[in-house]
Amino acid sequence: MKSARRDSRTRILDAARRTFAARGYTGAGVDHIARLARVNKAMIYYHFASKQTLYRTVLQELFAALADHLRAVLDRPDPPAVRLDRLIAAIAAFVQERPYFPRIMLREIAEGGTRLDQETLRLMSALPQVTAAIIAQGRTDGTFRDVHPLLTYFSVMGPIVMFLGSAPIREQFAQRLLVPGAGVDPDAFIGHLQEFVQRGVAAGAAARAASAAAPPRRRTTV
Amino acid sequence: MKSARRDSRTRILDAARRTFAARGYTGAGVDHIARLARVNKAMIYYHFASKQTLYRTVLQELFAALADHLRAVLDRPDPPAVRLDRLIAAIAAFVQERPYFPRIMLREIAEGGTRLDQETLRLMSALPQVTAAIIAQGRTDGTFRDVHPLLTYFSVMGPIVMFLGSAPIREQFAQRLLVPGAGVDPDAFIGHLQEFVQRGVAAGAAARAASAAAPPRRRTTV
DNA sequence: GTCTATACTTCGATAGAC
DNA sequence: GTCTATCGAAGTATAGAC
Repeated sequence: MKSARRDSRTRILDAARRTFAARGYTGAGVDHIARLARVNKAMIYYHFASKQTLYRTVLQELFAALADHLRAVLDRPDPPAVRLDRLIAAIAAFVQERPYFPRIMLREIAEGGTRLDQETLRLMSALPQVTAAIIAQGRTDGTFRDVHPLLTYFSVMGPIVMFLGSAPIREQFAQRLLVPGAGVDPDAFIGHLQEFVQRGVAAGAAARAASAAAPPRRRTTV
Repeated sequence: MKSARRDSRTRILDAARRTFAARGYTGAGVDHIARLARVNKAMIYYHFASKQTLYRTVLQELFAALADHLRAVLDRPDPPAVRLDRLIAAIAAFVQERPYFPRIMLREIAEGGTRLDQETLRLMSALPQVTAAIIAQGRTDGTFRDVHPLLTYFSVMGPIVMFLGSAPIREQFAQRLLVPGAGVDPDAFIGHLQEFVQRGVAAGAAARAASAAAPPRRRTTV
């Protein structure tokens, strides 16, 4: 049985998550991770076959935990609008316990999935799938309008990951450019997004702001 | 005067944009950029003082062009809802001519702005500023409800950058996991987002889907 | 402006003692 | 399980010929 104290493997994984989030895969040196974990560099290779294996372990644990967390939203017998609120709250809660998560996700998307193995890819797919299930339910019972499930997923996940992952750069703006934005309360953002998304998907006569002078909807290129 | 043919400096910048987008700052080797640009590695150091200078040049040119592009939206005397549609269309048009842009932006946000100089930071701030100006106009004339300008900015920019930047990883999902999503038309997404955002900001009685059984709005943690 | 050759550093990874 | 020492590859950058 493992010791009660956090063992070296746990500390390595913890340091790896933070370092990969802050510096990216190539930017994160094994030496740096070792120092942060307070272990010798060789210990990393004792526990993990390679840097790539370490990275994949980090990603799989992360996306497996998130998938579990989100599927719980579907366990309750709630109406779709409530589920949508809970989905957003669940993602936000997950991220607030793991501030490194959105930055890793942003990087993986930018990377194009070139470093992802099949299993990680599969775990990641739970996010759009859970979202799509909620959308489908809402369209069936008539509370949601005819929104595209995948496009709606990006309209929900995009703001969450971008806003919560941008905390460090917003800090830079605040410090070096005298622009506000660093002090915005994450909870205020979640409330905003819930309201924003509910209005975005709700069925009912558009009540579109520009209804009269509706502009050409595509590519006006200004 | 420079030759009519694209000179080496232009080819280097072009190769650098693509390589930084695909591999990130640390992952992008100067050798690789040189090969892609069909120039000798030393040529890069003839035109640019260092890899970092090259990177900053790429970012500044990019965000300066985008800032110009977006400020044009404010030049026309349009009502706020129209401007909002045009803003989304303008960003989308900009990105479709520069597919590398969203990936670079995702990476910089994840990076936390540690590599950004003051000038680049200033250029980047045009995005939330233009958005905020449109929101302010809509709140003044009563067509928009009481939305937070910065939070709304993230609700607009987040989906755009995430969706358009995720084209490569969606391709991975399609190929290796038999999940659809690669074939989604970018124009369909833009139309979706315009409608979604208009509904999100429009003034008027919420018409919220879950109006009756409105759930606790914060952190239900499932 | 362009190229070859190379100096210098950093980084991932391993051997082998304890 | 943990540490020291080190190898070999890759990466940034520069000197100097043409």
